Amino acid sequence: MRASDRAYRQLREEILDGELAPNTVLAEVEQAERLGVSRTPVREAFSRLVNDGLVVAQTARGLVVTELSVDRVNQLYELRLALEDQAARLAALRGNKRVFLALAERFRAAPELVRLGELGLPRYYDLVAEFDEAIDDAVENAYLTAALVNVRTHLARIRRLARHDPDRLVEASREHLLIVEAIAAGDAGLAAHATHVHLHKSKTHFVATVERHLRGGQVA
Amino acid sequence: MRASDRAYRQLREEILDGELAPNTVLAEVEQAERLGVSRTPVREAFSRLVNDGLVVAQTARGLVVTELSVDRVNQLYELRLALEDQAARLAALRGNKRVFLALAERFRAAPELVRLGELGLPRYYDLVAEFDEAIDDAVENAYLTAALVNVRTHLARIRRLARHDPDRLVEASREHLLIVEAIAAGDAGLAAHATHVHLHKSKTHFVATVERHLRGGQVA
DNA sequence: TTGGCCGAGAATGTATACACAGAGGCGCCA
DNA sequence: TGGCGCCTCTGTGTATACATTCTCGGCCAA
Repeated sequence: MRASDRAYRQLREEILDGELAPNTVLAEVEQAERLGVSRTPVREAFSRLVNDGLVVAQTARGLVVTELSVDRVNQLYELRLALEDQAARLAALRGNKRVFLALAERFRAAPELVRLGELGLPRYYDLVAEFDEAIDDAVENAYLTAALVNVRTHLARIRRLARHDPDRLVEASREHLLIVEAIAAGDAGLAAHATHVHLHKSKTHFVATVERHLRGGQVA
Repeated sequence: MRASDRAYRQLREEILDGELAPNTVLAEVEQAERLGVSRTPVREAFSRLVNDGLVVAQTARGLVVTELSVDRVNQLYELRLALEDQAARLAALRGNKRVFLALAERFRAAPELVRLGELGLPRYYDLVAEFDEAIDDAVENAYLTAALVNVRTHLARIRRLARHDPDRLVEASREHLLIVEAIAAGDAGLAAHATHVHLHKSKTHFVATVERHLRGGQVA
């Protein structure tokens, strides 16, 4: 793998995990030494992180890790809502019904996974990832998918900040089930509305937990 | 200005204008010599173009200018629809009414600008740009705005490919007027629906003209 | 005491040398 | 004569040296 890819992945992972806290200053030389590569691949990695929106130019000279805030979460969800509503609608129109029927079957079993705790949770998250993939495949729209991928990046950061709440996950799996069934049935309207409802609940949950974290935890 | 910025702007402009035709191979050394800078800023510019979606990695080795096609235009509009519906809705909820009332006044006069031809058209396009800015300001959502900016980049490319059709522009100005009035009135539903209608007509127009261009003009 | 200017230092911006990998062409062998 | 393999050559990936610019601190003057 290329050095610039490794640098990008590691920095990205550290930001998502919070090891590189918001407002941390990223300097080329410093990070190059820490990651054991030269400045060139680090510059490339920085550029990609800026494009992801995980890092911003604070002054003319100096990049910092972007902040997370309740306000930002709300903004992200305004975008996410627009994109996923549309994606669900298009998936219902174009998707392979069998793929989504199979997903429905697995979402029905998902509460069991959540109940398994540590053992089942990775499988639950895999399922959600497969759901996202199935949507992307179904919509066949490079622009829309690219926008969704970017949203998911920020979402991953929020997810890791919030604790896993089993009750919420069980509820979410039921919401996913409805969405998947609507897509399998080719009901674009229902798919969009079910997505809307799901995202509303998801947002409410995250806003509450993120608020708690930001107050209690690190100083933002 | 930095050399990398100049390289980026020039390459971007050339791609949007079609001087760098779709499928043109972009090589670092070649472009560096042509633009009179070293490979480093060219690499940075390439990276930004890839992120814009104006350029893609074809093989492991070699970037090419992305193609335009009717299919791509349709995809772009699926994304644009999702984003602008939401933006219009949020603008209606949050926007400064006076700003949009002022825009309404100017859109009422816009058909005159179109009729002026060469003299008025730049002013017409300025007005549309100010409309976009007003929306961005009103929604106060960095994520949504960033996504819209990206869409507008691709849209600019399509616009330059399609000829200016005075009839369509007059019609579009009436559609803009309705959107702006809905936002000024704080009617989120109407703003979203009016936007939807506008984009549908806009898409229909572009699909027709782009199709004609791609058939008659350059080989895609 | 405060404000502004100047200089030192450090960090980024750019150029370039070198390393490496992939593609294409040429030659050899079957 | 055609196909396979090696070699060369071109172009990207990385490192590093040099240029440039911004920042911060100190000093001087009002």
